[in-house]
Amino acid sequence: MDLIQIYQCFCDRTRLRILHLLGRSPLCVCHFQDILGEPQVKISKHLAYLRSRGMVRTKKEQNWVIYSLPERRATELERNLKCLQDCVQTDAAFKRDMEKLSKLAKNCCEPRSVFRRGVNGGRTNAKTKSSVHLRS
Amino acid sequence: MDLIQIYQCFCDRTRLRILHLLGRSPLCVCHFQDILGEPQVKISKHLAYLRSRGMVRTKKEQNWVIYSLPERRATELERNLKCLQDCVQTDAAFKRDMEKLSKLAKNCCEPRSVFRRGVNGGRTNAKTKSSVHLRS
DNA sequence: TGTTTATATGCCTGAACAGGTATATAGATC
DNA sequence: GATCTATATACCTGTTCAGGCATATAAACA
Repeated sequence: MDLIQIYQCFCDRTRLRILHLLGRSPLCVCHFQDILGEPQVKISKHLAYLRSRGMVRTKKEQNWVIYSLPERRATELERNLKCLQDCVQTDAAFKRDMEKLSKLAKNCCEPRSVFRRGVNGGRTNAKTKSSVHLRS
Repeated sequence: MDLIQIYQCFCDRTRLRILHLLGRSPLCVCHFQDILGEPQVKISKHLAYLRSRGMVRTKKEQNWVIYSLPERRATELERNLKCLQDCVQTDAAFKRDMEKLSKLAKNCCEPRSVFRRGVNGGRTNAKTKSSVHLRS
């Protein structure tokens, strides 16, 4: 809840990209892997860092762990993430993250594996309970 | 100029207080000592940290080194310092910093030593060129 | 039961860094 | 020239942490 801790969470590029994405939509670890293109360990550790500081919360759904911004954080983060949004308009990596996120949202509402295995070709096979809905 | 570097500068309490104060007025090291109540080394090191990242700039005036926010930084910092302002409304230390700054501005426009030595009792002795003007 | 998938964690190494003590520098003053 | 003032810096110690590798766990599945 410390102001400093918020900035500590912000002062790593990967974490910043993660929070940036979470500002738009809850996501599971494999989404971050796809979008950020970073190894699983790295992402998992940064998520653990963020979670240990109450910056993100988790919800288990089927196989997947869905990360999101907690309500309590939402308000205080909102302002800062908004700043981030502005700062980030000119930054290639962040823009690319968002593009990838949009594509994920369009092509498939489920974790990577389902999509990758090509089960049913793509957007069908809606085990609606298990799917992770992106806010488009 | 990296976004991350800005947050790195923000993620130490002393630095945050320094920037908070500089958002209001250029100050010299001894002002920070008075206001923050931290040892000179500590402050000097954090100022060096900030300067090495282009977050503050310095100007030598007589004996004193005046720190301020550079123009280039002003815009991008403005937004974040504004966030800080909001976050900080509820934080005792930051409020106290501002109160002390106000008092300094009222009682004496010159570095501590002059005031401390009690030369001429206070607000007189205006070697106007050398005095550090606070924006009130 | 053995395997795959999704995710987390332990251990290691190197870098950054906070804070402290002591000291350096440079200008002003005595 | 000695001293004081304002500020900076070198060195030391302990901590945090990023990133990598290997491995653990737990659920689903073959």
